[in-house]
Amino acid sequence: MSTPVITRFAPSPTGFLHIGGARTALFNWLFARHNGGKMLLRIEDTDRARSTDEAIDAIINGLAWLELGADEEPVFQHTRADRHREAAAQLLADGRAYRCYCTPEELADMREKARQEGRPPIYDGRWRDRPASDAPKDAPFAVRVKAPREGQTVIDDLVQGQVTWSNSELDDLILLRSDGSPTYMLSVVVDDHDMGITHVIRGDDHLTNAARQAQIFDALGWDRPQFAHIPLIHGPDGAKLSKRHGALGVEAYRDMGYLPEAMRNYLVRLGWSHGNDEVFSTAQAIEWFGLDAVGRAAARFDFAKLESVNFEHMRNTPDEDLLELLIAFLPFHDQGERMLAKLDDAMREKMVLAMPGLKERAKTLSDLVTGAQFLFAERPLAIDEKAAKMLEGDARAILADLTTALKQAEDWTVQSVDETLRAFAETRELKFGKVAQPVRAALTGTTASPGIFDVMAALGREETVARLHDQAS
RNA sequence: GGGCCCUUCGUCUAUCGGUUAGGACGCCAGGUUUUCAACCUGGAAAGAGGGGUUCGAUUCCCCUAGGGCCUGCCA
Repeated sequence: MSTPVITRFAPSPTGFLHIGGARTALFNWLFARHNGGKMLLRIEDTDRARSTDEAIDAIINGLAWLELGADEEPVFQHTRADRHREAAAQLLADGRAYRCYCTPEELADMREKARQEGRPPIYDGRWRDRPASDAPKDAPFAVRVKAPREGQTVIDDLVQGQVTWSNSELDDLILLRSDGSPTYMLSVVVDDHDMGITHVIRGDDHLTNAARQAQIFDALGWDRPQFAHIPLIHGPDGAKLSKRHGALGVEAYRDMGYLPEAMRNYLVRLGWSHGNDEVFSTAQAIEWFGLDAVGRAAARFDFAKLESVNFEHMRNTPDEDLLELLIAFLPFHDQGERMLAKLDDAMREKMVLAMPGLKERAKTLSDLVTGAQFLFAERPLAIDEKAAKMLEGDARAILADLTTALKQAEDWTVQSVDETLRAFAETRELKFGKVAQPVRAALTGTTASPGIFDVMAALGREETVARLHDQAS
């Protein structure tokens, strides 16, 4: 038995859970599931000033909506500061770290000068080997790691392959700030070690950090985890994801009516593939997922494809289940409250009946809500202008006659209505469409709506006839 | 500026030296139809450019161009 896989998702709570973060979480979750391991959640809130409770809620709620919850309680990084300091103290005691008395101004000057002279703006290690006696009395100091100066640092990344840095390009990172607080670089290493993380799967914006963290792992004498740096998601224009395009919080996608399973499906296909498989279940994703099939190029976010994937998942969902999904979605929709109030058993039954017709015309749950409006509309229907126009003159007469015809129909089924309508159109030498248009408008109060027979079936005989009658008179 | 990463249809991608370079979304054109949708059929559409290596490169190597990330006492 090899060691169990433990992955982690480690966002910093400074904003919402964006789509890129969600995908990182998904990859971690899938990898853990595939290997029978666990995914942990660590909130990287060491920057106390920028971390907010709202952001923490957004992350946890976002993951919950996507059904990518962690397998254990979240770890809050700031609560572990003492442990981080302890690690730094040990490094100091071992001579693997040192006190640096440089002031921020001094460092800024150093960087500026280096830049002007065309050298890489890295710390020159001026306090690295100075004796303690040189230290100014009672001056604040930062603790820096003694990074190797010769040779190179090599990462065997599970996605990026072998990546090498010359150590001359990596400087002595600060572990502890002059106020004694641990930095991100130290905290990550200590936490990943203490949490037993075996695989660090994160965005490739952390690739360079991996080298520096590897040095800290080495200095501490700890085994490095396996690294896997996955490509970032870009906006439709190829530029970094910003608020302008796809960089919405996941709750925005929930509010637009996307199914969690469809989101997972779409997101995992961004940068990962399994042959020509496009639409698949989460169970299949777990079965198939592997880091070896993750690509290295950034992918662009494409709403059209997301919609298509969502459509496929809705279509594959049994009507009763889809209704439950729809009901769960209602609280996030404008019309939700109103619809929820009317949602009794009879209404549920109608909705299930209408679902086959509704779902093949809907790309999102939101479309489903729009399509289902006719079921909830108050009578008399307030019909829109286009529909009203259609009902002028002949249309009104057609409806009146049709209503009479339908009233007389013996056993009223979808099939018998079909026959009645068809016969009706034939008798008047009208194309079916000519008849269907006003009927549809009369039944739904709008021109943009689901198939006519689906509507009739959903409304039931009495109401259908009554609505047609309303509009005809 | 420096380091690192990336580059197949508009987009997501398949291909693990030999294919008419495949699929999906989108798009276009037909068809079916009982409106709209759905559905069916067909079509246009790609290896950034240049050098190598090789009998043979989309595939391996180098250069160029373009894009991205990092370069903080932020995470």
